[in-house]
Amino acid sequence: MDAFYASAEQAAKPSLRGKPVVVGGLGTRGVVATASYEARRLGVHSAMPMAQARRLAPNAAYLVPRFALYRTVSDQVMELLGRLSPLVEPLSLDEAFVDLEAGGVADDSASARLVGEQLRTVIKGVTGLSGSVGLAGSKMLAKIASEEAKPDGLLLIEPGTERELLAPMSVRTLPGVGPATGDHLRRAGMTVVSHLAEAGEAELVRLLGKAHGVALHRMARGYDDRPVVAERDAKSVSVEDTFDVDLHDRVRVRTEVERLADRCVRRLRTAGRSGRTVVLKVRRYDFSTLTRSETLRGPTDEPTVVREAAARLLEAVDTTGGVRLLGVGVTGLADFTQEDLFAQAADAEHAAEESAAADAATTDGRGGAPDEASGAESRGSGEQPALRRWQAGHDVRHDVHGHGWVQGSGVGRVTVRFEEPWTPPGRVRTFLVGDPALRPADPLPLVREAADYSSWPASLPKSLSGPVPAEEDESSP
DNA sequence: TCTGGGGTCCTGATCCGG
DNA sequence: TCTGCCGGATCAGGACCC
Repeated sequence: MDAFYASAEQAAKPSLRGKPVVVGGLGTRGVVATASYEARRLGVHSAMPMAQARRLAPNAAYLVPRFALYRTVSDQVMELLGRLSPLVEPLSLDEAFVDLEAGGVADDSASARLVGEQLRTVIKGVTGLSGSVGLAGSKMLAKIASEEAKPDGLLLIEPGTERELLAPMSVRTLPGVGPATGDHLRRAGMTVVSHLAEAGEAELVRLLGKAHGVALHRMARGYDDRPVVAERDAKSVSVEDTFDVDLHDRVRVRTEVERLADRCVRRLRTAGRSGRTVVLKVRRYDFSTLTRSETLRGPTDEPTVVREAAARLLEAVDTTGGVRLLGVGVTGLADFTQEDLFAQAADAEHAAEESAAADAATTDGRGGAPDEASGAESRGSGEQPALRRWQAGHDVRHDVHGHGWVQGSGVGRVTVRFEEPWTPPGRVRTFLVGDPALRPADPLPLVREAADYSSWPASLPKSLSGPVPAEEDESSP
């Protein structure tokens, strides 16, 4: 999907279409998750500090991510992909590999291209959003093709043209080459893919180590035989928080670690897993990051056990100077737990304490919300709960004015724009934050009446000569 | 200027047992 | 009994991805 979060927000909010939109954490230490193409033209890009984005694009709309909405759209897209093949490998909410051959829907370039074009049409019809398709004989090349195809395009790499196509591209194009490896290679005089192919495997292994060197040399020559893997079990579960202001109080640090441990266990239990190794992560005031881990005798999903292990690990960490981020994670996952009678006894003992902690965790009024929803929440800033209810970009309903979204809030007031995905840009009104007529609302679907693609792609083999009938899309700008 | 959150994989050091 | 070697487990850190 193209600029996924930002595109979804533009589809949901007609007044933002064609305007720069930036989605990310809005706290003082937030970063950009996704920038719309309009914002990218102003120099805003993913992972950029929000403060820098605001300087570059002061007039852009700044919104908090709404994962519930993105997940709904993602599920729709993944369902469509599942119709093409049993082998679908999601990479994230907005990207996936599909093995078309395994699905029997394409066996040559022409049929693959047809499926790709139809898929783009169907995704647009069902979700209202545009997606790009990369078609090639391997995952690496398909990924490169889809990047080249963005936005709103399709690119097919013909078999036999791979090496020639890759040769002049930057080494950074290859998956696994980030800033550090890119620098490393540049210092060795290698800037484009052909340099890697010419350097030879031995030289790359010498520079980058065995695994990375071998893999990179193969990819530089266009070889990539990694299969599309449909189901992958998670190998770790973790949660972390960056604080608006560094933590100095040791007691507060300890409290936060326990809170994170509880959140981590909740995630673990929701996934029906347990874990054997507990990991504590601490980022200090100077951005230096360290991890400490402890492996238990058997896998656990007991809050007390994880909390106490994390607390023990914290004992060994020097936090003088301040703590910027804390995280707690569990690895060595299993589908079972070892009966730990001691832990159960201890748990019963601490039951009262635990429920008190749970109460404290709900004081922001959203304690029951999914964990990821709290990702962009600001912490330690002393923000009022009443303001947190009205986060920029979130949907609301007003008894008189109907459905809208929060444009901003502050000094006891909240500004709302009343519009829906299928209406023209709406009007703005301001209310007191405590106005009883105004309530949080669920996101609306992005298209009012999705075209009927329920039989797609059953007609595919017979329709090689004609595309799927396209419906008029009301929600397009 | 000032750097999120949730993951995966790899490497090297160290320890331990056979 | 001592020594060397080897492999597996554990731990910490780094790079990368979206």
